[in-house]
Amino acid sequence: MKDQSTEENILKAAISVFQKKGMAGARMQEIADEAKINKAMLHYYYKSKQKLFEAVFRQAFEKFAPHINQVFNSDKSVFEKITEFTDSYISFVMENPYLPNFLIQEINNNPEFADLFFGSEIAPNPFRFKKQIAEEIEMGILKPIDPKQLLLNLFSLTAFSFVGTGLVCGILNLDERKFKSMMEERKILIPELLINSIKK
Amino acid sequence: MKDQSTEENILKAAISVFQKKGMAGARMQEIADEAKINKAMLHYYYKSKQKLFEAVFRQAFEKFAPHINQVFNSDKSVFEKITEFTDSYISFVMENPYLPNFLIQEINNNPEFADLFFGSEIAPNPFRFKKQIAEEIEMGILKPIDPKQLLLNLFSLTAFSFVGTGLVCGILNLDERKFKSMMEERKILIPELLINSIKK
DNA sequence: GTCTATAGCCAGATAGAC
DNA sequence: GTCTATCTGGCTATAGAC
Repeated sequence: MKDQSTEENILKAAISVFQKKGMAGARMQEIADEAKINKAMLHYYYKSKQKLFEAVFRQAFEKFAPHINQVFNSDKSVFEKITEFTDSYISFVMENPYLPNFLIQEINNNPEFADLFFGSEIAPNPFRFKKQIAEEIEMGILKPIDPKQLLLNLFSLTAFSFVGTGLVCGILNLDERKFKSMMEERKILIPELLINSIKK
Repeated sequence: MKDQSTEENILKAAISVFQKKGMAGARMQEIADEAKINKAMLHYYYKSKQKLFEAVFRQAFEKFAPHINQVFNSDKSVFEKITEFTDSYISFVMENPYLPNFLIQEINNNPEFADLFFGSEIAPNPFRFKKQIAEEIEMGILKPIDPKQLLLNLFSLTAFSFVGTGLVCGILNLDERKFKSMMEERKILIPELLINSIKK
């Protein structure tokens, strides 16, 4: 936790502030305060707010992509993938609650910038998953379904609660404790719901 | 479309800009340009950026709440509610694609401000819906389910695609045309999925 | 009610001492 | 590498003419 280089300290503080406030809402001074260093150091190490933001975005994208790739590229069955993704994704996001929303907002705000990442090697590629679905339909394990709709259902059910936490808790009258216990329940409920809907 | 009062023009422009950029990212100059009037007029009519934002937020909340209340307070059966909400909500959001995300972001950023709305009369109240679920379980129409999890599933499945459009289209490789046609399909798929999972 | 001009502030960025 | 002091630009807001 200590003995980190200043550069690592800055990045860590920047992650915290940018993920909560977004590019437009974040302040360099706040990042400096969080890192307990002088504001000038941010520019010494990262040149500009934009460059620092890009480092944070890259880090967030790289942390997030493996969860998707686990679904797209592992050798597990579709049922196993759904179960394991749900569990590991919800656990992951409970530890990093601002990450999905940060990615979503900044991708929406800078589509051209985001395309840089979707074009790269670390970007998730649904090709193998589509093939797997086709095979399992062929084998009579799955009903004939659209793989993209299945993925969209899976992502929606797991991610939305964390992106819209405030609205969800407001409408459903949830405090933090109830919210968390519902998320734990969802680790079971979501795979059940999805698997039942696609198994032949 | 024309002959609107300046005040209406301003609000309309402010809605457009605030919903796309959020409070932190919006610029008074951009709102003035969009309304094709002088920047000083914004302050003449709405005093400050904050006040103008609040007018936009209120408008958005009031436009959104009836969709939720339709589920919470109408006399339809649970199955009908699911079907009708999905259809009307997706149609509504295709016409107002920035609205759900705007509400979500600003509620996340100003929880205390949002509580003002969740405490008010126009705020959706899940009380009747919970009672209805209990009754339909009692009658043997529904499996024993948690009404809050059902609502969360319904909101997640319908709203997430519009909140995370950029991320979703990036991961699933969708252009605008494909995205829209998937949303049309979802008007059927979502009620099917949810109703099958809860009917006894 | 509508405009021009500008005040005043705040945030990002840099110069320069140490 | 780290700090203090300061520049610069941009944005909200207002004063005041018409």
